[in-house]
Amino acid sequence: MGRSRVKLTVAGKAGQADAETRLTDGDHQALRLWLRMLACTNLIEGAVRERLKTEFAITLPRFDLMAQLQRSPAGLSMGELSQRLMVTGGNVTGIVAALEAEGLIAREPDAADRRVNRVRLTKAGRTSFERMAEAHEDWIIDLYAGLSAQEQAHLSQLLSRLKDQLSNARN
Amino acid sequence: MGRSRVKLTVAGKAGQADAETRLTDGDHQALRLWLRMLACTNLIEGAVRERLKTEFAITLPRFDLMAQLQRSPAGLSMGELSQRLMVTGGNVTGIVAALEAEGLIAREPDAADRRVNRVRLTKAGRTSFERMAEAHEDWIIDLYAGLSAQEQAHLSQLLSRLKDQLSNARN
DNA sequence: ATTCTATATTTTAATCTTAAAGCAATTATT
DNA sequence: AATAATTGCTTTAAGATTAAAATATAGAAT
Repeated sequence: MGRSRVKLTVAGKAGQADAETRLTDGDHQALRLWLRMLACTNLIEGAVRERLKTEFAITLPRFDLMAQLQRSPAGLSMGELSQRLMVTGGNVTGIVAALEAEGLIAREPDAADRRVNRVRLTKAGRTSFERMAEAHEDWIIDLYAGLSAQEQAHLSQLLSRLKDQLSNARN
Repeated sequence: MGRSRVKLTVAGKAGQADAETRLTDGDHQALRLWLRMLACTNLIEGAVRERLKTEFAITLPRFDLMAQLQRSPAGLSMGELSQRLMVTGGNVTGIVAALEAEGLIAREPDAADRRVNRVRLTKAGRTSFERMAEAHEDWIIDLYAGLSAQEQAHLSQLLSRLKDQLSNARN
């Protein structure tokens, strides 16, 4: 696949200062770190949203839902989607309705349990998603290209530790 | 100020898997890194939102807007708030209206330019914000406490580089 | 002075999000 | 079997968010 290094535009109008830039000197190290992390995440997420919109006329939540479905060719229930996307059930209801209206996914009641709605990509949905996913991965690669492979690995390792700590803090 | 190490609960129901966990083996390193970063940010942001709601009955966007005002005691125009919060003007209009209705901020038309609305914290708003800001900083410190000071510094440094690269990629 | 252009803000329509309430169908208890 | 409790999903109300259109004011150009 063509992993072309496309020039990316990062969201944000000229002259804008992000939250971190506005920090006072007296603020604590961890707060600084947090605002920096938030700024990076928002920059990348904003760039991805913008690209998805302009190049594929789709929103990030819809893309994310389709991504889950592609990884489960047999389909997923509404509840499974809710868990995997880490959003509420009501949220899934709305996004699924939109994607169904666009013909990208299909839903059918489960034969064994009539409460359950099983959702899967349509043929059109699968085709469409494959194209988007490839572009999406290229964007991410490019957005992180300012860091060396070593730096990326290091960052990834630190975030891995952080994530574990955050998840296990729930006692 | 009492920097008590409060036990924090991180958002997320038991049994939920975040986006990164669902990654396929074939996916690229940068994509993995991105989903990990997004997961961490969402965990922390979710914890903060939840705490702000349960302990202070306020939303994160309103808290953020008040934070900007506190750093500018002379007040800010709607447009300045829009820039500093990196959101659209219409968004600011809504949040300012809500905070004004709660008596936490006040707005007055600028004498020199009648298009401009100048916004500032009320006395009640300042008092309220000071309490919240202290708690907020404690939460952040605790949420990152699973990493050593060295790890935090390292993470901060890597994110600083990433942020610069992202900002300068706009050519 | 009048007209054009630019700026500051608000309004509107669309999407996403959550929490809570409600509905429908299944499973457990008696 | 009848009732109760649980589970899966949808609906509703409230809030946040954006882009685009609409307003109002200011400044520039004639």
